[in-house]
Amino acid sequence: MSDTIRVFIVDDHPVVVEGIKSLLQSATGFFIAGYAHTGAEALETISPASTDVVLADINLPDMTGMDLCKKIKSTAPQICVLGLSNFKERSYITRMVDSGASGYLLKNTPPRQLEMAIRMAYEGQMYMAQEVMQMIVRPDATDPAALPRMTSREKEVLHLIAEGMTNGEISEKLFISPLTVDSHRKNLLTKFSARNTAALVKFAMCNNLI
Amino acid sequence: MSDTIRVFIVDDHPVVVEGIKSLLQSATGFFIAGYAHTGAEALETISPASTDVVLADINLPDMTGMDLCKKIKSTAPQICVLGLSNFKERSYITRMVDSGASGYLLKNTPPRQLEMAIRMAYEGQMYMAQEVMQMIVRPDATDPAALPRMTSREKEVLHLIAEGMTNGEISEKLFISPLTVDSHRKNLLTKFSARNTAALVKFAMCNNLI
DNA sequence: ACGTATATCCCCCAAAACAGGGATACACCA
DNA sequence: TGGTGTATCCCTGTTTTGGGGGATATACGT
Repeated sequence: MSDTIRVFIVDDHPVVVEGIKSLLQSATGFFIAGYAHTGAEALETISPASTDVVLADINLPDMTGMDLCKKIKSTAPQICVLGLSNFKERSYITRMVDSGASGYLLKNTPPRQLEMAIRMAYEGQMYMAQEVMQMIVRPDATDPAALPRMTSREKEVLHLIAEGMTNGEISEKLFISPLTVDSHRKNLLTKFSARNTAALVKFAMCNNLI
Repeated sequence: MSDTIRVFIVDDHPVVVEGIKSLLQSATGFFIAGYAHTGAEALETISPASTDVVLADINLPDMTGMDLCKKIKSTAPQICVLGLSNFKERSYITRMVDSGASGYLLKNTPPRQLEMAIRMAYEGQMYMAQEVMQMIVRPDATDPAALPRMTSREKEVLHLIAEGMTNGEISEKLFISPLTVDSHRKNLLTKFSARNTAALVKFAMCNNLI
């Protein structure tokens, strides 16, 4: 915690850049390594030898934050990248993580948490705002209490359905009649108010039932 | 960061409890508020007025870590709970987050990161080990580069299929022939090597394509 | 100008799923 | 003991999907 962390800021809004700069300068342990307003500018300006953490806006004029992140990680994997955005859309977040980012910040993050997030990234760990996390874990946010409960047999059948197996194949695997499997399938469709198997699988995936 | 954080440990392995105790005692800013070996013991012993953060093992003898977490949060929502486990199974993690936990630690977490996680929880934020995060975001870890790319029309059709719509319904919605929808469907099945629609939807969900 | 990709539409036929019943056996709990 | 839930199996249909083709038009880049 005694190291000074060198931070580079990429955002096309000068206000945001200024805001973060002054925040970090008033805290201890941070050094502003530089800033850029576009992805291309960032890639030219960032010096791997004197940068620890990059704060990158998701929506840059010339490329996405994910692209920038990938490029940075490919040339300088030791640099940690934090995504920065106003939006908490699932696809943004997951794509940032896929691109190797160390976390995802909302722009209204309180100063203390911004500092924590940067320190976490520097330590090689991941930061996620609580609200962001909730969204990742449960995309469509059905009330867990409202979820119908499945019997163990139904769970088993549901898993195999999602694997792409037909009633016949499942029946062989479980040593029961295809008609029985069909009954379970119908019960599942009814329980989850799903119109067909596709909707059933989607709902189950969304709610971590598979 | 100057506050002393009062930590309560719940784990049925005395070794783990001792390990964490000595780790936190040698660091600054932590106070061991107590410990318990079972969920019931924890619920009796924890004093909401003198506990900030609870470290709870996922596999307790008498209840799951999720149940314990829910019970703690229902009586004392200001207490932050961190899940603790050897396993990084997706369902464990998501259920902990659903239960209101502030993070998920693996037992082999380095001391520094344990401290960070507790501080993060205390600040009301969330901790996730990087490896844990990767698993949450992309359950079946298909190489992103290996993912077939869809045309925009295919994406559209895929979404509607996952909503539970039939070829006929989709065709009406998109003002095209059902036969065309069927072509797109077949192309999707081929591209993703899916045996049927169920497998297609599952794969797409796993890879954040929906 | 030519190939490639996309989107569109068509055919036939088999396989699977869906809808709507009904029935039996077993366990568990009040 | 009688009800409830689960798991099992069966029937008669219709609808939808899946497998294997082929065809046309448009757009886009080389």
